[in-house]
Parts: sequence; C-alpha cells; structure tokens
Amino acid sequence: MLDSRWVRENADVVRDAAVRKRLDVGVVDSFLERDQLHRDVLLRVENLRADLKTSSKKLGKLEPEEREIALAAQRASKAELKELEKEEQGLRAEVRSFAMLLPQPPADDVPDGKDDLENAEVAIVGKVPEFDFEALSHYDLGEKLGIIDIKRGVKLSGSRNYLLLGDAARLERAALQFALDHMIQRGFEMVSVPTLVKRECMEGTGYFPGGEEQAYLAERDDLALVGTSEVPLTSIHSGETLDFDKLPLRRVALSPCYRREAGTYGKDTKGLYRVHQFWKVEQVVLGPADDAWSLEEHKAMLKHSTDLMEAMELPFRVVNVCTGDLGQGQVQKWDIETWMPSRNAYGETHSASRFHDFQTRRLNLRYRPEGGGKPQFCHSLNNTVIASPRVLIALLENHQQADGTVRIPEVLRPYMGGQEVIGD
RNA sequence: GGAGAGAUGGCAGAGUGGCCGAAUGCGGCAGCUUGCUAAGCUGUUGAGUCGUUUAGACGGCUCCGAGGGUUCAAAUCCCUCUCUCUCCGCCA
Repeated sequence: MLDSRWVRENADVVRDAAVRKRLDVGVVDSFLERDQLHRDVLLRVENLRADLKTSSKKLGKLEPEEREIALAAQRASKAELKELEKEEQGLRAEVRSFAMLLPQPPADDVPDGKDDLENAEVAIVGKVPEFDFEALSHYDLGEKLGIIDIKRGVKLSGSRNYLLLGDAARLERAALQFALDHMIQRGFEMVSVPTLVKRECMEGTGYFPGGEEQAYLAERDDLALVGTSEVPLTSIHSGETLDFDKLPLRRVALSPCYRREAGTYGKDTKGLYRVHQFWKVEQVVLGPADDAWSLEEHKAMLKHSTDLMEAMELPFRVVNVCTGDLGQGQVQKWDIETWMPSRNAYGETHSASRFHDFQTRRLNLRYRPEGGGKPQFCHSLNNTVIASPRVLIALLENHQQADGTVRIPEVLRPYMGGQEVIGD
C-alpha cells in the first residue's frame, strides 16, 4: 500500500509505475476520484457530528419544556448524520480496495520489460559442467538410484507431488540444515513459524487480493496455507511500534510451503521443478525507512544466498527482474537462477525482493525513530536461502558422475554422516 | 469440547449514562535542590487523522479488545465475535 497523501501529490509517478509494471493504470484515477469524494463526505460528517455533540451537551441542563423542542431537532439531524455516515463508510471501503491495487514504483535501475524473458543478467558465477558421458535428468537419476518416487507421490496426493527416499531425503535435510546454519552464523535469528495463517497476513504481505488462486485455503477456519514463510515472518510484528534499537530485525525460518500452481497446466510437468509442497529456508529483514539502507541490505541478503550456492559448488546467474515480471509491491527483485542440465538452462531457485514500506503499511508495522518522534513504517525485505526439492535438481544433476553416482559437495557431507557419494 | 473470570493510556489500576480522553500510582521528560553513592520537591506527559499556521501553536473528528445496537448523549446499558486467564475433558 502507498501513502494516500503521497499518491495525491505524485499521481504521475504512480501512473508511470503501473505502466512500467504492466498493471492496470485505471486504478490510479479511480482511486483519486473516490478518495476526493470520500474526503468531502468525511468533512461533512465530521462537521455535523461536531454540531450534534455540542448541542447534545447543552441538552442535559435544559428545562423540560425547552428540552422537548431541542430533542426533536436533535433527532432530525441524527437521522441525517446516519445517512451521511453510511455513505462515508461505503466510500471508505471503495477507496481502500483501490488503494490495495496501487503499484509500488520500481527502482530506477529496474529494466523495462514485459516478462521474465526480458530480465537482465547481472552476474554469472561458476562453470556450467560439461559431461563426457550421457548426463541424466534428476528424475531419471532419482528413479535409477531409487531415491525419488514421483509415481507414488501422485498416487497419494495427485499431480505435482512426490516422495524422496533414503539419500534424497537425507540430502534434502542436509541442505536445509546447512542453509540454516549458514544464516545463523551470519547473525540471523532462527524462528519457527505457523504456516496456516489468517487472511490479514496474506493481505499484509501483498499476496491477497490477487493471489487467492495460488493459495490452499482452509475455508472452514478462514485460514490459508502459506506459499512461503515470508508471510508469517514479515507479519510477526504487525500492528506494533518497534523500538529503534531493535532494528534491523534479521530472521530466518525453515518451513513447508504450499502452492496450488493454478494456471500452470502443462508447464514443467516433469520432475521436481514445480511441485505443490516444498521446503524453504527464507530470510526476512525489517529495518528503518531508509532507501539507501534498504538497498545495501538487499545486496547483503543476495550475497548470503549466492555464497551458499557457491559453497555447494553450483553454477548460477543473477538476474535483475524487469518491470513486467515484478510484483505489485516490489521495488526491485533479483532472482538467482541455478544451472539445471536437464533443462539446459538456468532455472529460478531464489528470489530476493525489497519493498520499502509497501508491506509494512498494510501490516501497520512501525518503529519509533532514533531520539523519538512520530512512528515510521519499517522497510521490509526477503530472500530465499534455499528451496527444496528445487535445489536437489541442481545438486543431483550438476554433481552426477560417469558411473551413475552423485558426488555430495563437501560442505554437506558433515550433515550426511561423512558420506561422500550417493549410489555406490 | 464443557464451566467460570476478564480485556481501560508505556505499565499497574480506578471509573455503571452527560462534570471522562479518562482519577491515582509507577515509569518517561523538564526544572529546582542537595551532594557520600542516591534521594527529595515542583511541573509536565496517550495515540491517530484532517484542517489553519512562517515558527511555535491552534481547532475539528476518531480511539477505553473488535463489530453492531439502545439513547439527544455510552468506557459505562444490550447483542455478537475475538483474545487472555482459571478449572474440567481430550491430545502430539
């Protein structure tokens, strides 16, 4: 959400943001028009209310005869007020629903573009492997080694479900634990979060309205299963005013993630690339309302993840996500795409976003500035640390060997009881 | 799931229809005073939002868990919900 006053004064910036992000530009003017109307009506309501209040105070002291006359007049204005209040309420709701759709302007160096094909490559790290044998896909590899069972996953839960057995399950756990330790070492506080959350959390982080189709809903209890622990992690302090010296708040969580993947029929149907349930270690930072600080933190968060990928000896690239592929609330997003031999391409494994105060306004999450003063909305950022099974694709395929076994990268071996290879 | 109690400002806690945005205490802030490890005294101190203003200020409206209702008038009366606590049941 954006600051209404700021939108009024910078309507062109918001319109431009909508154009660049390929979102509906019309909402900007719908918002402005409704907002103006609402403010007019609100003023009338408040004035009428003020009159009514003062005359009501006098009523208590009047003589019985005068009182009856005054009472009649009060009742009449009261009826008028009720009408106006109703109108004001309706308008307020309309204004809010338009406000929820306004786009956060992207950073200046976000490339203009329509979709992910126009994302700009900003770094390439590691060497894409060249195999002098017939390299297998992770699903063939997994089946041969008996460690991935998609068929039975589908039997249990429908398409896009899977089972990991033995060393695949162990490798997944090893990677997740390594990722957690990596972040804890860098000063992040580990949090265990709920993954079934209220609607406010989904709205507060910007997933709703708009993303309902993507989420599994527990409608009987009016809860949603999160698609990422960014949702609970960012929402923890909603409605609160934090002390300045608590910031920045750097946190990491491991959680299961659930996505319906509606509208992706026929896309990435093979293997573990696009699944309904996965594990993810996510980093979330809340800090002061300072654009420069935010940018620096964003870079640092990106590096936490690229360092991790390097440690696991995986080749990847970083892209600066273009305007059309950016979400409504994001100021900028960098994706890490990891090399996946079976796709003969880099595939998205990480997504690092910064929001400025877009999420925190919706969440009403503020802090008291240094030395006191009015509460300000925090800035929020998040990034994937590791997501599995997607990372398993990269681990299995990139580290496969001529004899059909898979080399376990050194950093993960301590988490696998010293094991060096899968499939001997 | 059953029974009961409760939700008021940073905290504690009063307030059962108009004099209540709210006593009092603690805490915070400002000043004074004194000096033997700190205290005493005085004053001040809720938030949000809109508008006027050069500043500082001034004014309107809203807020006593949330939402509805009664009333000219609600922290106070009524209804619904949420949350917390105690007891019982169930349970990884």
